[in-house]
Amino acid sequence: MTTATTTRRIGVNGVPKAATIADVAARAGVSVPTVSRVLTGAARVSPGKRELVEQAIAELNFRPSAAARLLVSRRPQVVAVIAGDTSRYGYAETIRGVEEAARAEGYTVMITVVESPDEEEIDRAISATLSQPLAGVVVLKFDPAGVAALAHIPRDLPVVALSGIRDASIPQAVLDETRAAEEITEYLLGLGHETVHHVRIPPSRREDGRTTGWRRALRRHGASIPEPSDATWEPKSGQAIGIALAADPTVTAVFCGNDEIAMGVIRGLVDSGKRVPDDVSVVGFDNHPLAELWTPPLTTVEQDFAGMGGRGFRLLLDEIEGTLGRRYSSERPRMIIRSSAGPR
Amino acid sequence: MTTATTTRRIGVNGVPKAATIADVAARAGVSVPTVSRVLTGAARVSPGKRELVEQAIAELNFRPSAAARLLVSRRPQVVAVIAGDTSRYGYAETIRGVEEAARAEGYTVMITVVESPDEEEIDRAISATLSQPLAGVVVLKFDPAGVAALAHIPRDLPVVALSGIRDASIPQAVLDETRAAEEITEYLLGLGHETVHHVRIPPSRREDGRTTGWRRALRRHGASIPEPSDATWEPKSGQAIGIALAADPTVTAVFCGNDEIAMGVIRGLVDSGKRVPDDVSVVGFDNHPLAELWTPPLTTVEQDFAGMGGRGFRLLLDEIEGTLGRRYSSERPRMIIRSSAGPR
DNA sequence: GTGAAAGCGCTAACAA
DNA sequence: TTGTTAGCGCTTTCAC
Repeated sequence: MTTATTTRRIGVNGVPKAATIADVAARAGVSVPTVSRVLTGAARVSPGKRELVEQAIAELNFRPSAAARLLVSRRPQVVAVIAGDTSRYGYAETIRGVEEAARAEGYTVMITVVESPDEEEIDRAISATLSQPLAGVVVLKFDPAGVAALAHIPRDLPVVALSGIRDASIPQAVLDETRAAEEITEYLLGLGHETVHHVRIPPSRREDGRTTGWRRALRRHGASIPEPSDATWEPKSGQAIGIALAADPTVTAVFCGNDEIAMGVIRGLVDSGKRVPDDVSVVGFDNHPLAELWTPPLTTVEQDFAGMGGRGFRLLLDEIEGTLGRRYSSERPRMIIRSSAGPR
Repeated sequence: MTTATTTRRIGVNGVPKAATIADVAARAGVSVPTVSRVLTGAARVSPGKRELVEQAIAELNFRPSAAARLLVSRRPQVVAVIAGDTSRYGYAETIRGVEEAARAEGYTVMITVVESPDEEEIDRAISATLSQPLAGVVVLKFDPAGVAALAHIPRDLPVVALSGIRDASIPQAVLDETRAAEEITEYLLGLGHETVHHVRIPPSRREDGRTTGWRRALRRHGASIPEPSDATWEPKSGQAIGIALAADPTVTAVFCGNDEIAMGVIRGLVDSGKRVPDDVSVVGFDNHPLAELWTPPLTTVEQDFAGMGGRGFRLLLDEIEGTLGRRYSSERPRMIIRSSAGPR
């Protein structure tokens, strides 16, 4: 009879070795499969033995080996999210939405950031992730890196893309930015502005939906189409653009690629002596949490990034489980009128 | 002799079954370990066989089973990050720092959010993560949920905590907020303000370092210690507090728990007809990316969250690899003087 | 209800 | 350099 001490198994180099299911079985005086049964609840075990097993588990501080389980049951409960960034508002919220939906279904989320669309860089970043046991992958294709990453996912792994514009044939959750950009541009035109200038954020491909929608609205209304300015992701880059825009008297309305850039643009405009919206109207995109607190409060387009993340995960889950489901989910962002835009 | 067609193995229910190392070996006409050798590069293989193996791998579209590898080589390359939130500035940046450092070392990051300090909630959130093969865990203990989560990590798993104040005996990377809060409060006092009011963000425990530092500075200077106001994480909650503060004529300087709250407070103050900094000085904490673009540009304390994340990961890596290293890393945030605070 | 035996897909040890 | 033999720690038949 073994004594009831909680001696740990000692590994080769003195490192305590984790208890295995066999140790538990031995201590409880039952067979290995019986321990497995109480662990998984797959089959019934008599109350007496169950009790013994549970006690042994507690005494040995036993935790089943995830790797062994995975090998035999082959149902990874992890999805990888591949993104070009994690901390910017849109990305962070999207990831939050994926994580929340995943957690609700018992899945865990793995994050991989691909910083550049460079092939080698992508390979390095992604291979570490793809060598994990994965149930599926969510790709945020808001930028070139994300788009490029998509091509590197093995075709036998369930995948879903999240973006602002529909394109490929893979399952996708989108936030229809094109329509929304069209709407807000038309709103500005309706206010009496002859045309609307545009400051774009780094596009994911040749042209983003935000820019396309803006262009489309101007064209439909027969307005002239000014050359867009290019901002980086840094809000500060908007400031320099605002200063430049202030020097151009034809600028009376500006549609910015996102709220943070709009804030920078307003700062630059105001620094140059312009009043917003009296002299120049400025609108943003995304409805950043600080948009309503800005001076003046920003007219913008609300984007439910977290919602898109959740829809994306659910699409992925359908693929993983082989459920017949929709392979596409789109939502139309809605305009929020505050006071950074006014009549000409 | 087998034909060179790329027939897929068919599983029980018609689902294509992934190729195994044995399939590759058979197709290449070599033994299983030889395939393993070219896969891992652990031992030399003759160019001829290597070529055959590589060809077979390509033809079969073979990817090694992560689960099997994990089981036998027992070196998980994944660290879990447990956080109370993922999208707020400080959290998002910290996670970004962990991810970046991890990626550089070939590790992948898993995210788990614990929304409340409720025991059951934590258990559910965490157990999915802990049942994965993990090399270690990084806990962000910026809030009660994070603090509570720490208690649920098995003691045999390497852990590191990230926070704004030193406490426990586990390895920890911190941003010394107490000292920084003291410094910025003193700065305000030095400007001639009789005392400094304080708006705090939800604390991780009884009292945060930011509040402690503020209190300490006031005490040392013999200033009266006003009752702090409590904000939520929402910037907008600062607005209501700003309005309340505007009604109190003794308020001439306000130290806010973070920049987003400071922005809300300023908005509320301005809405109530106060000028910042002429009537009331307001300072924040964190140096949020929008702080310098705010009206007026915010005086604040720069916190290198990403840096802390990186330091934390490296501490964890030392534990994982059993390297003798420091178990504690602290950094002093530095004050950034802009124009939201001025003389009394 | 329970145990014996088989096997998941890979790497590590050992011979040859 | 290469193949044979053993496992890794679990779950899953299949008898009893």
